[in-house]
Amino acid sequence: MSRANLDKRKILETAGALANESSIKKLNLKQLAQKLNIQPPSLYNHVQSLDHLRFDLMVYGWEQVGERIAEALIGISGDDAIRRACEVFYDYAEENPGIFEAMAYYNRDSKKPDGAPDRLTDILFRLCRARDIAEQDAVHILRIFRSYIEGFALLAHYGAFPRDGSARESFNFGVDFLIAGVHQLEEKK
Amino acid sequence: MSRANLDKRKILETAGALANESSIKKLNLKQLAQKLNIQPPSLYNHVQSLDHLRFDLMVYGWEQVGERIAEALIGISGDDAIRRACEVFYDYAEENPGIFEAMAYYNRDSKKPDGAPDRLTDILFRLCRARDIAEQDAVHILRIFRSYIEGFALLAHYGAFPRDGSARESFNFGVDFLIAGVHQLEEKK
DNA sequence: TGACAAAACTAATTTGATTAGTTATTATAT
DNA sequence: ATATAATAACTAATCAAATTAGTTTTGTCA
Repeated sequence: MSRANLDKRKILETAGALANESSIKKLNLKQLAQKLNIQPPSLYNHVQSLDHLRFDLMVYGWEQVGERIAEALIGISGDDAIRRACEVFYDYAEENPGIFEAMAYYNRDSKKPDGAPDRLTDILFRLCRARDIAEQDAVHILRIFRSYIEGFALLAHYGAFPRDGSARESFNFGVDFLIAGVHQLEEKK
Repeated sequence: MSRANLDKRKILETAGALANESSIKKLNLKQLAQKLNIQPPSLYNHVQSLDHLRFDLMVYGWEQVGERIAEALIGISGDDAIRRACEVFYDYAEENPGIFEAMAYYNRDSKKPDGAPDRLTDILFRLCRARDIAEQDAVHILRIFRSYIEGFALLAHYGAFPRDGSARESFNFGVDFLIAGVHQLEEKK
């Protein structure tokens, strides 16, 4: 029999890889078990259900993105920080299409484990506070940024834009758009 | 036996209603057949597969939205037209969460039937052309608007924002943001 | 009215998730 | 070291749902 020495991490990594190779909806336990060299039912020692696994993958994705952004922002501030954060998110979505799908599809109202609240949100919030923006406006801005970024990544993922690099240009263009809006709010004060 | 007098339309309407009641991923042939008073296998006289049905529902949704927007824009122009178009889309997504999910999840690169290209895109494009915006910039703007609108609707759908009406405020706020950006582009010329 | 196509049916197959029940492995505590 | 408990694997069985096969009914139209 010989144990496979699995932990949640390894399972999520493997499931994530599988999801990235095909898609979140094609992710299945048979394949996953195969990749891990165990039988499908054995997965239930680690995972509640397939659906729950997809959910876990969503949480995992947000954690990863949060880490990457936090790391990328060291030593950067102001507009550059916003640009960089957006860029890192976009890169992550592009590199991990399956995980990104999970992030886009699964309810985020259902709370994530306490350790990892929405780090991305948190970071963007701080960037707003570092400026002179009313709390109320910051909430709006945050929602707008998140919507734009995730929406763009989703459309790009599903091939709504040509894959000739012009999409990336549009994306940055839009980020600057929004940043300009942020500046306008500052001036208003 | 007695025929049920079904057509694609009726099936899509019923499937759409079911999807709206639960979600696109919970949509299933058993329930659908039940609602239509036929046996599940009989559905295959009208539909290629469950997955294809979801895809059809996506196309159906875009058609509906296109119609509604076209209708809503009669006699309106300029910024108001943009605002109205965005509003109508948002309303549709809110009223038809299941169909909207299909619209958000399914590949749009796979072409839609010739009769109904992306009408929404088409309309927004014309709104740009009515202004003095370079073709190239219009492409960017379009992508940005689409990303924002769909992204926002998606996040709202999954409960990322509180349901107290403030989300709607944020949405409109963002639309004005983007419209301001459009104006900036005009001035640049 | 008779034949053909469409649309329904029932029965069977397939696939994949999940559950039940069992056994081997590892860790822990005497 | 060894007994015991917990964990993680296994096989076999169940269940649900989509799909396929093969048949019958119904409506249309020559």
